[in-house]
Amino acid sequence: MGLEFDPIAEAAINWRAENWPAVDAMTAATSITRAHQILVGRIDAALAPLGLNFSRFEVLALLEFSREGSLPLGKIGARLQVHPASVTNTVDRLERDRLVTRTPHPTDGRTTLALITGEGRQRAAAAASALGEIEFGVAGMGARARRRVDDAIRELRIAAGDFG
Amino acid sequence: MGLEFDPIAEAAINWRAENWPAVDAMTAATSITRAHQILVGRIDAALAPLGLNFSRFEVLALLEFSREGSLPLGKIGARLQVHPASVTNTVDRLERDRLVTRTPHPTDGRTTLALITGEGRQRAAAAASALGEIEFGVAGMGARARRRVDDAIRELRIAAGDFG
DNA sequence: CGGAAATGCTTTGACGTCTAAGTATTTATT
DNA sequence: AATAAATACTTAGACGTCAAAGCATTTCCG
Repeated sequence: MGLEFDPIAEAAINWRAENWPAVDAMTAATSITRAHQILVGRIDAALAPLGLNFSRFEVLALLEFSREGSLPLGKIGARLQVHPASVTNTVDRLERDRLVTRTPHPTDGRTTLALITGEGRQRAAAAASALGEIEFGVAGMGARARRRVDDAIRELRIAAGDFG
Repeated sequence: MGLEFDPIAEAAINWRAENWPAVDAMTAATSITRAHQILVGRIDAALAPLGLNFSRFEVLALLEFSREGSLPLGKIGARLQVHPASVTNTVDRLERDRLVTRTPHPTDGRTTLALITGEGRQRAAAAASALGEIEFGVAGMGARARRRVDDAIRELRIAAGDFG
């Protein structure tokens, strides 16, 4: 199944041997890339029986948390940091499965609201439970490691202008 | 540009309010997902002028580090943890740009080798330099944070069976 | 030795994401 | 009030990834 050595540590050694720059940055970037890969695999596997993936679940959760159970598509994209076209696509699929419906904004004709349905709320709760059982894919990371990842990445998110 | 609050911290609050499980796991998973998003954006932007993306660069780097400048496609996939079909696709594009060529394996008729060309080596070096300049997208994370991310994610990678 | 199983790669199809362009509506400007 | 600019979403097209099926070659075993 796996390799006998750490492929990222191996890459760092090769990197140094070629005198290529920013070895520590490379390992951090590669680690995060691989972590994401592992997480997506585990999370999508857990959500597949529910007809969801992580993107669709994130939209449902956001709507579930909203006061009215609805949000403008643009606001969803801003929160989840995804492109408007991706939001359109995701909401299309959620709507096809009757987990949300599109409704017009009461005062702004340009805006479309995504409104979560009753079935959508049930599905969101089931998905949250399923994700809880697999610890959102981070099983194997201790509590301390999780906090450190959060803290370290917060630096990156602020530098990237996510908030603050 | 960004929001005024930390969207992940906000999600944690909402999560708790709904009594949804595994809040700390959720924040870790969401942080990693967002970090990956930031990295890919920065890295692909830095590599685009060179006609590369991160996947293609990773293949070139692997070949550059190899003893003979060539590797079986299957071995590339195992190292980079990507699907065989993705390796085929990536090597197709590298070959179209004359950065690698496919050659038959000397003894095993099933196996195809990807061999890096002279131009491929030059391009890899240029890309490594470009990535060094942007610190592989992790600019904003301090040295300590990078080490902590590496260490924390190593736990995850071992748990996922990557190596060891 | 010879057929079954395993291995290595490619092809096809589905899905997700992004960019760029297009349409509709609202806001700003003069 | 009329036009220009900005905003919100959708559509079309390109690319990347994966799963599943297909094809060729090699290895395993009775």
